[in-house]
Amino acid sequence: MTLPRRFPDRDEVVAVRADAERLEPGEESAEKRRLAGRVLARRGHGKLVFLDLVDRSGRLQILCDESRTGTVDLDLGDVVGVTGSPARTRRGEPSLAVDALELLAKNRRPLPDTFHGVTDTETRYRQRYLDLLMNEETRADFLLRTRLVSAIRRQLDAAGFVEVETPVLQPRYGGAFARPFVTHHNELDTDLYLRIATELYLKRLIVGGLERVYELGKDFRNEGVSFKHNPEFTMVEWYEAYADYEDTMVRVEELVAAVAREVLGTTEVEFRAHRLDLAPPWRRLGFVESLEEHRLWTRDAEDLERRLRERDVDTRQDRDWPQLVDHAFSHFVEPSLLEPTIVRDYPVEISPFARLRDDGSGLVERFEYFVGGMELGNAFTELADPDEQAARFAQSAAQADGEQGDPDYVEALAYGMPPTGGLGLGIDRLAMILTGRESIRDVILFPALRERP
RNA sequence: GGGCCGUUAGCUCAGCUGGUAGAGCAGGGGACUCUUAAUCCCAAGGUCGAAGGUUCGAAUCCUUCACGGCCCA
Repeated sequence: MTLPRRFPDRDEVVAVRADAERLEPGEESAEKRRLAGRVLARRGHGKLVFLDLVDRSGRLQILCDESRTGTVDLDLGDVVGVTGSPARTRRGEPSLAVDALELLAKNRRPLPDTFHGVTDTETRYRQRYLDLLMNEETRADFLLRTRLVSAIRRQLDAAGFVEVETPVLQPRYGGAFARPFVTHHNELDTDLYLRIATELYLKRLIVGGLERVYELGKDFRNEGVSFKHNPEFTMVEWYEAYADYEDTMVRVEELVAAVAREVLGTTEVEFRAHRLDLAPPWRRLGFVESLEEHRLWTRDAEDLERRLRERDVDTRQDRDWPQLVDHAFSHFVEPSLLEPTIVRDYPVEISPFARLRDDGSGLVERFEYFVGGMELGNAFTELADPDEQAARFAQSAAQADGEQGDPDYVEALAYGMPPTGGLGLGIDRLAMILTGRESIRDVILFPALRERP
C-alpha cells in the first residue's frame, strides 16, 4: 500500500469546529474544508460511521456516510486526511460531514485504553508519544511550556536584550555549585565539561560591551534526580550592564508576571494545593532574618551544627559552614516560601560572584526567589573587581565542592566590567508552577530514566 | 545511599487466609444510517517484572536482583 506524501491545504480542527458550531442541528454547510489527524474514537453504526479526529488544536467528530465516502476501513490510531463540510448532527454535535477520506499513516499497534489513556508513569515517560497522543492534558502542558519559552524570549528581546550562544563544552566549569559531566575531545586530547551554568561566559560578553545579553538553554549537573531535579535542565540567564540586584528583582517579578499573563491569562496559579499569585511586588525577606526566625543564624560552624542536631537534622554530610548554612536554609526556610518570595542579602561565603554590600555585614547583594516552596532562580549585583574575584575563587577552592576558579574569567574582569545585574531562572520549574505539575518529569518531554533492562 | 509502595493481556485494573489466571477497552470476525466511554453476537489474547527458595501445589509466602513511584539523605 502506497501512502500519500502530503496532504496540503489543511484546516485546523479548532477552526472547523467553530464553523460547525454556528449551524443548526441537522444542518450542513455548503463550504468544503480539509482536516488531517489521528482517529481516536470510532462509533460504527452500519453504513454510518462516527469517528473522532484529533489534531494539535483539538478534537472533532467526523461523520462518514458510507454511501458518500465508500467503505471506511480504519483502526483506532490511524492518521487520516478528510475533505467535507462543517455540519451538526441531529443531536447537535459539531462535526465534519465527510465526502472523501484517505489514509495517511497506518497504526500497527493496539492503542492504549481510549477511556483511561496511559497512566503508568514509566510508559508516559519512556513512550511520551503515547502520552501526548492519548492524554489531552499532557499535550496542553507541553504546548504551554513552548509558549512560556517564547514569551520569555519575547519579553527579553523587547527589553533590549540580545540572545547569544556560549559553549556547552567548557575547559573549566563554574557559575554554580554542582558536579559536572566530563567528556573528552579526541583531537584536542583534552577533557571538557558540560556546562553547569552559562554565567562566566555571559559576563565576558558584558565586558565585551554587549550590554544586555541572555542565553536560554540546557545546563547539565551530575547529581541526583528528584521531583525538582533532572540532570539536564533548561535555564535562562541574563546580564544587564548598569543595573544592580534591586533593578533585577523588579525585572524578574515583572517578567514572570507578564509571562504568566501571556500563557495563562492570569497571574494566579495553583501549585501543590495552594493558590498563589505571581503578580508583583513579591515579598522580600532577608536571608539572615529568615534563619533568625528559626534561631539558626550563626557564622560559627560548630554552633550551627549543634543547633541543627538539636532539631534532629542529620548533618553528617555537611563538611563546613557553607554546607551547614545551606542545609539549614533549604530544610527550614525554603519549603515555607509558598507565595513568591525574594530572599536577599546572602553571606559572602556562599556567594563567590556577588558584590559585597557597603555596610560591612559580610553579606552580598544577592537574591534567590522562591515559589511554591521551590527555588526558581538566583541573582546578584555582579562582582566586577578582578582582585577580589581572584581572592573569592581562592577562598571557594578551599571549601567543600567549591568553585575551582577560572583565571581567564578573572583576566576578562581586569579589562573592566561595568556594574551589572545578572540572573538565572529555571525554566522547568517555572513550567511546573504554571502547569501545576508537581514533578519536573511532567514538564520535560523525555526525562532522565535508567535504561530499560 | 536508606525506608516504604508498586510491577498480572497492547492499555486500565480485579484476583481473599496458597488450590485449574479474570473483566472492561483496544485488536480479529459479524450485525446495525444520528452515535459520542455507542450497542449486540462470536472467537482469540498471559514467561503473573526476573532468578532462586519453601510447599503435594505459588500470581499469592520468603530471598536476591531489575525497573518505576513516594518519602528521607
